[in-house]
Amino acid sequence: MEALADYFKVFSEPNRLTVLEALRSGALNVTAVVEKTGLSQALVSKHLKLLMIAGVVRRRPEGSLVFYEVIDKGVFRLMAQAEKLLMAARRQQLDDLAAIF
Amino acid sequence: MEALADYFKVFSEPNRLTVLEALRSGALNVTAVVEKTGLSQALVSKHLKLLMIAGVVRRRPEGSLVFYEVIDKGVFRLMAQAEKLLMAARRQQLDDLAAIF
DNA sequence: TCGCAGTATCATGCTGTCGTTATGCAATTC
DNA sequence: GAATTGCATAACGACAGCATGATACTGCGA
Repeated sequence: MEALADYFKVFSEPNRLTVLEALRSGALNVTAVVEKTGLSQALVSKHLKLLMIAGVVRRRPEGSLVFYEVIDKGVFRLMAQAEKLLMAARRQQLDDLAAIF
Repeated sequence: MEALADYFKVFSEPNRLTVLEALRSGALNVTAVVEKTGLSQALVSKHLKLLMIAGVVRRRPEGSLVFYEVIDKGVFRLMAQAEKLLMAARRQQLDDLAAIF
């Protein structure tokens, strides 16, 4: 339970999801992620490190650049499924509200 | 991105997952959840409230008791998929480690 | 109606995490 | 080898979320 919660925690941060999203279409170096997301360089570095520790992302130095890429694109399926559940939950809540009137 | 992160946050807490797990087999009242999980009553109440606000759980007062139940069991599929990804990530990390030697 | 069992909430202390700024370090270029 | 670029990390302040203990609320039975 503990480990699973920690794994979910990886995806529980908006900026981290933004970073992940930036990597959806393939590997990018840090600066590219910074430009694509608009986040500060330090912040991007930290989130990428966390994603690496979590085993979500792979680090690949290439010359003076460092590329990161998503290891298992299944994480995007996880995100999609969560989004689906989220929207269903919202719909349900609206229905509940409507049932009051 | 923000909303999705908040949704993931719901599942990023061990005790909250424990509460959810307690409800896997069906509706329970608060005290039953307390007994099943070993968590304090105040804590269970708060987590259940959060789960309700998130639209994961439904609240149903019945006499002097209050029953809670999971609205969409799809959340358990989400958890299962996350667990699968988690284990795959771990395996990958071990492989990476082994590749060093 | 009094008391009790079940549930919710409040106030508080604490810990963890986030973001920023500044700095360190490594590889490249000149 | 000095300067520059790309990335990582440290230190710090701010804030959010968790757990606890105490207390309030609610409906039911005696």
